[in-house]
Amino acid sequence: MARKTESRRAALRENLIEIAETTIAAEGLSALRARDLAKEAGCAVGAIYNVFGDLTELVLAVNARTFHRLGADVAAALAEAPQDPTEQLVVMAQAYHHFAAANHNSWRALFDVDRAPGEAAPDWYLAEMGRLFTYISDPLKVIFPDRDETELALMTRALFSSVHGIVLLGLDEASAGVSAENIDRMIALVLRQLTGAN
Amino acid sequence: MARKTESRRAALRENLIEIAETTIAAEGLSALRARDLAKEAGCAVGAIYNVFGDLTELVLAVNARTFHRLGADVAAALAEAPQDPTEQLVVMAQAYHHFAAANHNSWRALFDVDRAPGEAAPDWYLAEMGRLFTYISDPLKVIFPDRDETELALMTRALFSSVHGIVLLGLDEASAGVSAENIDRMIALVLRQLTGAN
DNA sequence: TCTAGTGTTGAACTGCGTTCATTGATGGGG
DNA sequence: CCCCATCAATGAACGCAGTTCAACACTAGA
Repeated sequence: MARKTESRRAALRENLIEIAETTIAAEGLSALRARDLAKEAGCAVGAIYNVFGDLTELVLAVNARTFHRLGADVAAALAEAPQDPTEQLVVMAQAYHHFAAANHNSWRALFDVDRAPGEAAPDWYLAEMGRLFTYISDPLKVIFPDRDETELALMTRALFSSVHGIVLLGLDEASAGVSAENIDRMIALVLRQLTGAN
Repeated sequence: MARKTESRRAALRENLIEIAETTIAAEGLSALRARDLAKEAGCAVGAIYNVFGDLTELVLAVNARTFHRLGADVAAALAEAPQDPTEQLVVMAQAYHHFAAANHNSWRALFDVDRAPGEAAPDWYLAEMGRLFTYISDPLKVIFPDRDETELALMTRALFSSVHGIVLLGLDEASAGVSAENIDRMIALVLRQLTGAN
């Protein structure tokens, strides 16, 4: 019996994540509603709370998937990138940009979910973030072989944050967004300068 | 009579902005409640809607003040900065960082307010943003006298966005925040590299 | 003083996330 | 085959938001 309940709940869980993912992608995080979710999943509203503590937990599950896809895209871009470490950084950053642009609502949900204050980020988030940071610090090590670990960590973070900021503000249509082409230009500009390339 | 009503409303308006500003600064945007606001202001909830279309409009009024204070802080830092244009950029960016750190909730409210999709940013926002961009592009013109206007505009935006990203992720405690000192280091690192200084 | 017109009020409405008493299903034992 | 103890699913109800609007209060001119 325990088996049956468990698998039924697991199925519902997957189903709910799927539906929430679709909704968020299509209409944004703020369009997610418990009642709509239940209706689409063919279950009672209460059933959601048998599987997730609250809606935020469900959104976090969706975000885990989104972040994973993002990481995979960046990794794929890196795999096809040229050997030059600076170009690797540029290619990865532009992959980040393209993912954010192509999955705007889902990408925004990564940051718009209301995290409990004082609460640490979930493990999968830190893990995926660490992976991204590794992708960045590896080329940096080649470019700056003499810098120590601490400096490289700081550069890695600075670089990621810069690219994130450029994409974030560039995609923000409210402040008169920037064309995709110009966002890519800004990314290349910053990274080539930062790494001392031309 | 029209006079009297008008001035009464203007007073209420100021009062509400003041209270909302204090609440946001102390407890964050999400702690703002219409009923609490009315109670503190000694007016009916409906009175708020005689003065503002909705709560978002009130928050935007608070944000206008916050953004103005931010601009003033950056300008003050620039006024005391050395002549060297790169150092001017560093000093301004660190002023941006310090403002964000010292006014975390208010600064976050600048971006967390739910803007109607497809709606353009308010005029005061664009104006203040333009002022900040001027502070940045002026030193850039000195550093890169040969670049054309378009390139400078792109560099200006890239630079602002980068600093914003570094501050944003640096202050985000959920992803294991960065010390104020290290944020300043990252800012200096990025800006000095970007401008080709050492 | 009376009244027409305008401003103010706060109870009521809507819509949300969440809960929990009730209903329904399950499966081992008689 | 049936019974009932146990546990899961249900959805009406709750609390709490923002917002509205019919009723009330006030003011100014006649």
